[in-house]
Amino acid sequence: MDLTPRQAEILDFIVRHLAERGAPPTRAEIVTAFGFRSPTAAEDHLRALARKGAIELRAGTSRGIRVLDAALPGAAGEAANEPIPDGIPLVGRVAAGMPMLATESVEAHYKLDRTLFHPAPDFLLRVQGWSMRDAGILPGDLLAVKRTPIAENGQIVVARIGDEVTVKRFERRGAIVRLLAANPDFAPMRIDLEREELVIEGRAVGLIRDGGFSLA
Amino acid sequence: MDLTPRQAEILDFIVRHLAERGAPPTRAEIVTAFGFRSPTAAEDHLRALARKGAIELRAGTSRGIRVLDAALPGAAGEAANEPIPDGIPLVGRVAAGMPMLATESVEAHYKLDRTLFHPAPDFLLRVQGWSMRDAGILPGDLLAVKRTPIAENGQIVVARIGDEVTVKRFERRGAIVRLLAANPDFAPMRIDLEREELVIEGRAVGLIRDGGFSLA
DNA sequence: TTGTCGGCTGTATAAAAACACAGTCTTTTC
DNA sequence: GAAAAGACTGTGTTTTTATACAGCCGACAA
Repeated sequence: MDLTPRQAEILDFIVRHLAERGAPPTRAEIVTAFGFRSPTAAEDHLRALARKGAIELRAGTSRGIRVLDAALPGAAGEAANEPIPDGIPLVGRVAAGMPMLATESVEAHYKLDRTLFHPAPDFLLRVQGWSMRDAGILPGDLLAVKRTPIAENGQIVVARIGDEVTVKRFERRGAIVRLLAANPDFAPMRIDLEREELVIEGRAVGLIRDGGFSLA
Repeated sequence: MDLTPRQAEILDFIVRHLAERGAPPTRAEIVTAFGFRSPTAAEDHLRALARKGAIELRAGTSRGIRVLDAALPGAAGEAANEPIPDGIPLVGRVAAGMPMLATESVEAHYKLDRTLFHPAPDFLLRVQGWSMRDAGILPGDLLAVKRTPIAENGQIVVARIGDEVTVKRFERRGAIVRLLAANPDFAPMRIDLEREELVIEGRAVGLIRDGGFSLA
């Protein structure tokens, strides 16, 4: 990584700011903290830190600075040698027409033990709504998804119909696909493959839930 | 503190946002996450949370939301800065009288991103049986557990009664504790603390499921 | 019945913040 | 000895973001 002393100071300030005030600093805050006279000084430092992998910058986002684990004190030895995969991406809102793993829609990366899921997932997707309740898939859960365009009957898939991404149980009979919810309150979706387009984005291979045990 | 369910959802979202993206959300981000049509909805919720002491708002500051420790589950707060252990142990068969984390009963270690669960869990436990079905906890799931001897009403706990380890929703009224299943087929367990011994091993803070989406 | 609270919609607007462009002056590094 | 990196100054412009104002509706308490 190899930061210059000045860059280390800036990074240190960001980490302290985060701990003390609960959010990363803005360019302006860096400017006043260091007595700069131009926002570009802060901007340049941030770019340098991002380039060196100490932080991640989110374009167009206020306080869009993310301190990467590798930069945190206590980070294990220099990762320079080992090609550590940088984790499984959490895919956020998926824009119309955009491929699922477009970088713009990746909200975070999680380092997960690969042996946890079988097969290894390609991305995580946050579940919205109660439609898969009876399959133990609740809103807020992260669904681990293996990318694959093929699905077999009975599998839980991530499908896309036009702009809408949905998680459902897959069932195909000839040219008619039915996407079944695991909740009697939701009607099955019926897609005629000869008329409508259905894209299978992948298959659910696992699930992660953080807390959220508030509801029965 | 006493938040309404909706307020708790908002707070939960803020905490998750903070963990996933490294900064608190803006009003606009809350709006899109919850599907509101007006920024005021988010504003009002933030004001309510601030009034109730769950968060602190910094006027005129973007993402000026600070989650107060008192609001964090387990109030463990510093989870993000803890040294990385060599993984979270998966506790297997628990022998009678043995402490939960006895090395003999540890079956595996999984390396997990610490920002995935709040607070950070101390061990994983394989769920047996369908008694928590309606809470989205299915047999075979790995329950992430934070060790703590205290539980609050409504929380899902890992409890031990004699030799038996069980996962249930906790409810205490005076000296009477009821352990409630999330499945009408299972009767609540009733424990009189003055007569029987009940050990709370910890609180459920998350869940991991590998595949197992075979049942509806 | 008249509040007050919770949970919203809808419209504005001022301030905060990101970030581009154009330079200057060192210090490294090839 | 020239190019590249580092550490800045100075001046905008465009988005984001916070937040005010004016309501609506249902629940619940005095």
